[in-house]
Amino acid sequence: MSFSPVSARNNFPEMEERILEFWENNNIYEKTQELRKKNSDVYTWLEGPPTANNVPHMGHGLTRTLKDIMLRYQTMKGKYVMPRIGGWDCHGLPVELEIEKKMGFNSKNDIEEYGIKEFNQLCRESVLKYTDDWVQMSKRIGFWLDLDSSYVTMTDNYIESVWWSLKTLYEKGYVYKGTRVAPYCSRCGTTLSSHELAQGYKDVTDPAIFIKFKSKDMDDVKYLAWTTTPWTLLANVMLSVNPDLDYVVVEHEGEKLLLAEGLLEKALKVEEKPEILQRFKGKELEGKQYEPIFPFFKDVKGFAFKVTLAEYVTLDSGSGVVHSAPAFGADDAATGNKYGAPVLNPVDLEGKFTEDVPPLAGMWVKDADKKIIKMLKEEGKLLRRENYMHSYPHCWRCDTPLLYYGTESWFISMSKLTDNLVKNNNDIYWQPNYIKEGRFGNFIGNVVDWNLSRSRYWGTPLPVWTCDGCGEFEFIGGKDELLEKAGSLPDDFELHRPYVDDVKWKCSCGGMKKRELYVIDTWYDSGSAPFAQFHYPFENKELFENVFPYDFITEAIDQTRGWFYSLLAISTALFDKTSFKSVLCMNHVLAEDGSKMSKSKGNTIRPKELFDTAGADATRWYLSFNPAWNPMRFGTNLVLEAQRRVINTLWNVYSFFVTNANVDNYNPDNRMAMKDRAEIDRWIMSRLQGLINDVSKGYEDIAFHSATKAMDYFVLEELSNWYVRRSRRRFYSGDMTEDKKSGYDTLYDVLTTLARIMAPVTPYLSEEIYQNLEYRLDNTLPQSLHMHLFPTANKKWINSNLEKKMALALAVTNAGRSARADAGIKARQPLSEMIVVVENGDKISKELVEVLKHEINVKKLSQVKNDGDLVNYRVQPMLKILAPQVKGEIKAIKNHLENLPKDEAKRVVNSIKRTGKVEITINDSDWEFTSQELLVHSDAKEGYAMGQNKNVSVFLNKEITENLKLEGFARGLVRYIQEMRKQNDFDYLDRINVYMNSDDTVVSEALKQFREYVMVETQADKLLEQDHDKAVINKIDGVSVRIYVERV
RNA sequence: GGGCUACUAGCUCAGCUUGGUUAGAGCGCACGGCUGAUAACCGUGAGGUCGCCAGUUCAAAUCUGGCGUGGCCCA
Repeated sequence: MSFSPVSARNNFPEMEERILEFWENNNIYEKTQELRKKNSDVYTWLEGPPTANNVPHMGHGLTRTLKDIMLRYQTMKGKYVMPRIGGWDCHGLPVELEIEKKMGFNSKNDIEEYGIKEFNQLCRESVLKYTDDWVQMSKRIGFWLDLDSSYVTMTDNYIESVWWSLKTLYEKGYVYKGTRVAPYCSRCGTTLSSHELAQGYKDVTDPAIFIKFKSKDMDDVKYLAWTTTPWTLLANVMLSVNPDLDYVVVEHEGEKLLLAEGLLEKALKVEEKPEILQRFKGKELEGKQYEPIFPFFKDVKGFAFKVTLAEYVTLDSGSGVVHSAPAFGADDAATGNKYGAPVLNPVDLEGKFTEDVPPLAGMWVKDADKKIIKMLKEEGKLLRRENYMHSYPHCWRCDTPLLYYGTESWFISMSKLTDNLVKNNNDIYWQPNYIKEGRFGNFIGNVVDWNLSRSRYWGTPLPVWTCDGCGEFEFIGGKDELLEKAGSLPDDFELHRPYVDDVKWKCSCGGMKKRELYVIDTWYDSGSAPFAQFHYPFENKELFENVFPYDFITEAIDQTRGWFYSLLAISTALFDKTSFKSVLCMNHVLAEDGSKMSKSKGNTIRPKELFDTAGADATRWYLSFNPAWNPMRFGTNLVLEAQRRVINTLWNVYSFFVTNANVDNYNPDNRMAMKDRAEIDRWIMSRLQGLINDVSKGYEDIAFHSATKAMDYFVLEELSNWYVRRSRRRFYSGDMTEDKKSGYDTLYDVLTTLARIMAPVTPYLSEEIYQNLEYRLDNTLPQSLHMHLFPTANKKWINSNLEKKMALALAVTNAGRSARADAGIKARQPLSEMIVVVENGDKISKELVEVLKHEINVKKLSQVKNDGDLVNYRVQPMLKILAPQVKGEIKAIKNHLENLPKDEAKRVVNSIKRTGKVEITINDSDWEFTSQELLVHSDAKEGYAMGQNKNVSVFLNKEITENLKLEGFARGLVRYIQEMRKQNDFDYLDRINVYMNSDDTVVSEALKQFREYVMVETQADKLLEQDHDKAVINKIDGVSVRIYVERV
């Protein structure tokens, strides 16, 4: 039984399609999972769900590749990867916006007129529109997972789990109703998304005023506050100070003012620090009371007109005391929510003051600034007015300055959980590490409460029912609970709007409990995936407890404040644990020129195009070759290069092995013991063990690029360029010698092991090699490579001594080549002798001597201890430079340098060559010379060419005897005939007849001695010294030869 | 405006943690060589203000600070 023939050329995309079919037809993935399931070791992983309302791009190709690499690796480590399913994120504003665009809707009104039920139906259809594209891409790139069982965030089961979690959080006291402040355009009557907001920042000049708030606790003391939005003063309910700053009371223009010590001079515009009357830490001021600056809301109940603490108060500008109006500032709202301050809002939706503030009623707020400042001045409450330039957001549509405008909203009080978030983050292994303390650590360290509710349609409904009579509300934690409250639910009921909106029941007060018409933030959906994908706790309790927290997740860096955060936030609030133990944070894929890939620029790459040209393996190779956390330039050419360079090279090695093994009827049974194998074979096996260790470490560290780079180096440099090149002649000889068997056994071991090592990155190529080299010979083996275990290094085969020796051989080869190049003698021209000197005296082994003789094409290779007789060292002073420096000494120096004893000359030359300087004692005085001042030569002895590399020097005997010349010419003939074979496209095993003739006698003389050699090398049956009418004239080594080659 | 991050040859990237030979590799380019694994391969060369400016140090691609440009996140 032999191997299936392997051509040196391969169509990788075709091969991959074939293997994909094999996997599918034989349910290889399912069988692999079944096999691992018996193992108790489980590796858990969680899919970060994409939204399939668009086609996948290359960035998704990257995430899917890296996920698959990890899961395949863990599977090969014997783990049962579970769950190994996809997930789809279904809800959210982007989905709604796309439908709005498609339907030509401009407002929420349009949607409600069209019908929420119908609108949501359109969303539902749109959100899975491109799942087929996603499934196709995932499959083709080789991502092994069960997409049919994917979790889907819009199912009733999923939503029910989310409801359960929300109710649980409420019961733990983490959910509350507060104020949410959003940028709002009063002209367009709409809030803006962060994306829209980012487009409209402009530098503008606003009034900045210092105002005085009279303290209620401290006689005559006034708080000096600062604001750039005077109109918000009407809604003031708090003054905020930084708890850690120093605050002082000073006398200024006959008044006692309280402000931050660090801003005294700036705020009061004084040169000298005034006398300090009193001093406080910010936190001592908490809860102190003051008189409202305007009378309109003076009777408001609750925590109003008091001093609050806020970290965001700084010494950058103002007075260190910040006026806060929760209705009109995000920070203010957060502080207000924390203290339970009332929200005063005297501004209508057109941005005009209401009748609550009679003197300003009907004025647009920004226009009212002047009048407000005038009022304050008249009442003696204004200290100073300045102009302040800052960047302020404007409406991108109409250029109106935006207002921050507060509306009622539901929150999760994440700020209470800051310490727990930080603690649980410590249990996570982040790759790269800097995200952990950096971007992510900073974010959770300063986390604000999570604004959960959205006034939208297509999302998980907020499960809160509030009484229209007494205002009492309750959370509903599941479908059964809802049924119990409502008595009955319609047949087509589902946990979406508008169905849930229609469910109402009587409150004990006589009013009606109605749902608050919000949906929740989609990030909460995906952050619930750890439990919601299992419909926990309604089902799968044990299963969930087994997999949680998950071993591994990986997504792109934009998920830092997205999914990575929502996962940690929800699991911390619910279970006080992280939901993932390790995370790989990828960066983005850029176009080949480093710019962003975008449809509008037309520089996107459809994954399928790559799969069809370079193949999935090459794509995976390239994607895993660079650190995942750096922005990655990506293009077809780069992937094609990876294919040519690595995938193709390995294929050539594989093809070389199979072609020769079949000729020799090689059988891999009963492979030789390692100790009996040839030196070069033991060397590559030693290197292979090292590779196993390096690659394993790369995967364990979640640094895939270091694994891929290690494989890259092994395949190209060690296996192809050194091992195969150095040992290929061993495979040509006629009989199956011990040495040849050793070579075949070794190449077989390397290829089959390498297939396993590379399988996580190149699952197709690895499978192909396995099928042909192993499964074809023994059908009792597992049906697929991917059912096998990842290799472990055999320590006994690691031989660092041998590796050192081989490094020496490489140095000798390079030195030999360099000597030939120096002497201008072709490698094809045999030479009689090479003498090697190794500085530290290391010996070249007998076997390697044979390899090196072939490689450098010499008849004899000898090693001597030192180069004493072989090389002349000469040192000369650069008179032009040195003479002016040493003046009269130059004669003595010149004389000394030119007559150095041999060993001393050698020391000087080597020292100059290596360090650029040398110290010499001349007539009892010490000199230091640099490479500029001395000219050094090292010349080989007459008749020899010298070459050096690392710590090796070699000397080639340049003499070309008549015999050597004829042999060189014979090799020239061989080379030419081989070239003809190739040009005529003869098969490797085709026999030929050769006709040649020449007017130069060298041809017949060469053939007299080397006819046999030429015929064997070129597989010629006949070699005739005669003309042929189709012969062409060619110059071979300068000799005109008429030559013709024909297939027998 | 703030945070994180990257910037090394024409292109893709190592090196930076822990400062110390002459800053490396692949691709591309030029020249030379090799020839049945061959649409490969080997050698030599050209190509670098290590983004810029300061600082620390005997010594900085490497450490520190500032600035610039790109990317991401946020306001």
